[in-house]
Amino acid sequence: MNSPIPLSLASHPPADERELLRRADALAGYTLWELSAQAGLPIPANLKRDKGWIGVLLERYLGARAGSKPEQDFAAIGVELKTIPVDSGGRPLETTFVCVAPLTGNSGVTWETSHVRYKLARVLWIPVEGLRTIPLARRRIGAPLLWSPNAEEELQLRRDWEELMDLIVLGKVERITARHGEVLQLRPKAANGRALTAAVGEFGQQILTLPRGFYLKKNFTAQLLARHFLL
DNA sequence: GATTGATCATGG
DNA sequence: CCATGATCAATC
Repeated sequence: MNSPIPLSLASHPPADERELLRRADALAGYTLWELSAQAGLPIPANLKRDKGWIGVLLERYLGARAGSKPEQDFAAIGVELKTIPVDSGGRPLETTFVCVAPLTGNSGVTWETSHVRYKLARVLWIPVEGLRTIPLARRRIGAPLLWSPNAEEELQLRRDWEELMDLIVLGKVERITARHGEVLQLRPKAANGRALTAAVGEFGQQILTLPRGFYLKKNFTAQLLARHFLL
């Protein structure tokens, strides 16, 4: 079941989408054991303390620049990379982190210039077997999908983003739960419960609260992956 | 079993 | 602290 294309690490970013997709296609079918061996990256016993390990591993093969900049992974060609854990039916096992939510300085922000829209404008989705019943080393990489939101998806995202940002601006961030939003949700995104950041309180005063992140709900990612399989 | 809220590692 | 990469695990 392995791809006939030999594994090779990327030494530079892809020049265009076609090259990126060619690299991603070449990984489909391989196990994490095979990829980690070729990359010289030891496999952790589990992901408990290495939650981003698969993402970092795939970045090496695709030529993404590792770093902590609020940029797309392949900024030169405007593409974001997302690995997504899936079950045996290709359905997402987890929500997908998009970006940190700005909790202050939001007067006049719009969907058009939002970080969420920028990050999701073009995404290379790479499904990876994620069931914990499968040992990490034996999990396989799936077929990649280069995606942009269609009109309906962008409208869904926009509606949720505007609802959530309204609440943030109105000082109601601490009243927001993960149940808000149809396809986009706001949840804590922090190292731990003691990491606090500034936000706007109910009376317009500054408060300290947990940093939040925007996440794609599983119903949304499930649909976009399903579209891929059915077409 | 699915979901929400909490958490882990690393680098600047 | 904030950004990157996400998954864990208590609770519903």
